[in-house]
Amino acid sequence: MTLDDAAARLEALGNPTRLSIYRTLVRAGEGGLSVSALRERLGGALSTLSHHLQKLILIGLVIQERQGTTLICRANYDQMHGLVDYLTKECCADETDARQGDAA
Amino acid sequence: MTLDDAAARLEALGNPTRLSIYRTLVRAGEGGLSVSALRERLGGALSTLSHHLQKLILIGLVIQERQGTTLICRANYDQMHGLVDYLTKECCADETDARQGDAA
DNA sequence: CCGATATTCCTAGAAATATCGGAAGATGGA
DNA sequence: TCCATCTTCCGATATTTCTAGGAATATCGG
Repeated sequence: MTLDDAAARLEALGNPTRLSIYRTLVRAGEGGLSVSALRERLGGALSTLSHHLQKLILIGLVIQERQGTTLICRANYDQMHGLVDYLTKECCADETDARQGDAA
Repeated sequence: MTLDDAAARLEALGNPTRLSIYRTLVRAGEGGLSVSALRERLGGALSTLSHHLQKLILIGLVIQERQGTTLICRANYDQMHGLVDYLTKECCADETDARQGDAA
């Protein structure tokens, strides 16, 4: 993962509304949630929710799956783990371990 | 840590320039870096760098310490660990463990 | 095909952000 | 005190983002 990728994920999660969406999705777990179910829990306009969802989907933090008329949204745990890994290993590694980078 | 706090940290780190600043600071480790040393490594205008630094400092991700004429900037590891903890425990906990929240 | 429901797309305005050049403030040395 | 150095603050502009209402699209049941 590049620095720009990490920044994009961070930025996507950096908006309170989107972080709420993501957290709600994570907690819903297994079955995921439809867009309207999400709105029932979070409030706000549907178009706004969709807009944020698109951002999360584009980046890969959220996955959508069609189920009849409704689209089920699910959190993509792998992406989050990748991000956390980047933060803890590549970026925030102890300086002793980070010498392979640009520490020059 | 509240959701808004986490979002604020995430947003601060979500800008590529700021993530670079933070990463450079982390890798500098021990001694930290002065603002001008930071600019030598990252380029760009000094005022822009200062602006981003202020954001990072305000949130607590970066700490400044006076050393004679120069101000040394250091990464605040604790804040980052706190953020990672939030992401992995409070936010991205498995649904089985997250029932104390708003899972209703 | 038609109607109903679910979701996204288009459009738009207000607000925030990123970036910069140059001036101003702070600190230390002669 | 005066100068040199380091850093932040001021003012400005272009870009992006957030929010939302309403139209358009997709899918299903009859």
